[in-house]
Amino acid sequence: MQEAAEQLGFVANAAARSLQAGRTYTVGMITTDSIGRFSIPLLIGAEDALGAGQVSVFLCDARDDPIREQYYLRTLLGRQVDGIIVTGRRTQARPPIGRSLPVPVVYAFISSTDPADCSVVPDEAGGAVLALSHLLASGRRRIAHVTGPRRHSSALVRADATRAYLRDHGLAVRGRVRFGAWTEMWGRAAIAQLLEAAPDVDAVFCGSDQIARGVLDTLRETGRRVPDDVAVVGFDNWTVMAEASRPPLTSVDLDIDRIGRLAARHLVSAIEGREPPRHTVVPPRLVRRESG
Amino acid sequence: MQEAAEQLGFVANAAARSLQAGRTYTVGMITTDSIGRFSIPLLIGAEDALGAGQVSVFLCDARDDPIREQYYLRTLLGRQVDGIIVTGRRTQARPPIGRSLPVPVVYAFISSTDPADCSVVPDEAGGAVLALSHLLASGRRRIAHVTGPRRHSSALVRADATRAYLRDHGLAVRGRVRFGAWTEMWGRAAIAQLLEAAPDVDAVFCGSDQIARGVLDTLRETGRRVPDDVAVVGFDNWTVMAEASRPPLTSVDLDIDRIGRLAARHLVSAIEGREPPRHTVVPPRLVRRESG
DNA sequence: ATGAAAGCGCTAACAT
DNA sequence: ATGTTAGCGCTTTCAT
Repeated sequence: MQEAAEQLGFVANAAARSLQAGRTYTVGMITTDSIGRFSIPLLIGAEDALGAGQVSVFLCDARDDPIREQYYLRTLLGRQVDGIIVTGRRTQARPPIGRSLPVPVVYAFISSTDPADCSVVPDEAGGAVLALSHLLASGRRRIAHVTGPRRHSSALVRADATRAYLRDHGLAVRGRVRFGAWTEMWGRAAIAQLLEAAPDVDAVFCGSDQIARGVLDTLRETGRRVPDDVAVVGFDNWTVMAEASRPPLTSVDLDIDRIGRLAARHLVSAIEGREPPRHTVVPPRLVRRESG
Repeated sequence: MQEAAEQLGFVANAAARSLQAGRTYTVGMITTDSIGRFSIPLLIGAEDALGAGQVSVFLCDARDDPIREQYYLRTLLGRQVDGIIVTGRRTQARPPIGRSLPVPVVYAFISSTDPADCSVVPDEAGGAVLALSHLLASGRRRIAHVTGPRRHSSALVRADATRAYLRDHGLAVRGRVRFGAWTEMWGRAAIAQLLEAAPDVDAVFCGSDQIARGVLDTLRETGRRVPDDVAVVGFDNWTVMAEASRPPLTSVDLDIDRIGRLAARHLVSAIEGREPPRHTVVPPRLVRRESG
């Protein structure tokens, strides 16, 4: 009989089922920052972990607007989602999205300022260490660092880790850490300045792949061979950028898919009444290409 | 009283409401191709049009797998979505996702092979015309075309439109249309070949911004001034690419946000029992920067 | 005006 | 094994 029903294309009404089960097999995902390069792998990771269609995901783009965010939160709660994943582009800790909510919340990529909240974050400092140890292992000693705006926590964390790691190895950042923007244009400008200030630089660790791309272009155009004269390592492993670079860019991959999968898995744990780990740090990987 | 309830953070149970209303104020979005640069603006446009939180969107990534797609379709129907938006990266027409479904379906960006289905698509041929008329207006006459794989409908449509438009103006594509890949590397290779075959080329219309970027780089490196010697126009207006180019890239924008908004609006029309237009073609825009 | 009751479609518990 | 029923939380209708 059930088979017959299936054959006829019958699908049970989820609203009725939810009503009586008190569970909707639905989760909400709120991205505080506008959806993009980071939210999508997260969503895919989450979908995977949630069992491909067993659990559906409401994706909400709060566009960095707290009012929208609260509105979406209400909507999601009204829809009786079983849990919520909060994410965003900035990795800096953010205030919790709500207090004593009726459903579990997991912060993915970003973390909450409340240490009691569950969050899954990338290891940005570890990413810097990975890049630098690779550069040291290949014999580089005069290493510069070009990165994004000083006010971005990501830039600061990566820069601090860079300084600390080099200091621990008896080295200093060549030139000085150059904060600017997450753009190719800044990469080009920064390396030009740097070649003035410290022409003997033999490696540049960049805070993003876009910056690295700018650095790479200017190095090539000023006659430096990469990686022979100067090695370059990027950050994010944004494939379209890294693969189109000349030479293809070695880059730190924060493994965002995995962050998404873990966040989803922890959310399911919490939904089912277990206690997921409060704070998970996902180790980065170095993707080696030809730039260093 | 109702105000008091609001104050206390009460939110009505949507499952119960849906059960009795027979409507969930929920729509599904199935991307057949993996989610990305195209689905997100679509989602944002759709969210906007659906009234920011009035209607929530289930986003499903079918990853180009028909089995997954059918599975998601069943799931969405089970969840009693009021309607479904189907989208994907390829603009080529695709078989309908289902026959005589209980809810309306709108195809966005892609279209259905069934002419009775409602679809909202970009005007790719019009985009080519826009680019070429701009080049002609600025005095170019020896115009080349470099684009993606011949098997991609987008490449073919744009190339055909290019040939036709030039022919109508008494011109031919300089060299010949060069099909390849949607990559910078192909752009670099193609323009190198082209400069051999037709060194007097004075404009290159490219099938994507990535290709255009490769073309731009090689032109600059072989001593051509852009746009003085050769003008370059891209396609997609992918901001990170277009703005990082040297010089910044003039590009055709297919206005995907608008496609998303229209698709959502048509879906709402259909849900409310009206008859949305069967086939909507959204006009492209040319975003002028400095490359031509 | 306010209040009571029926019913949306399902599942789980119960009765046959 | 099969069938019947209560109730999930809301809205709508009807009665007070």
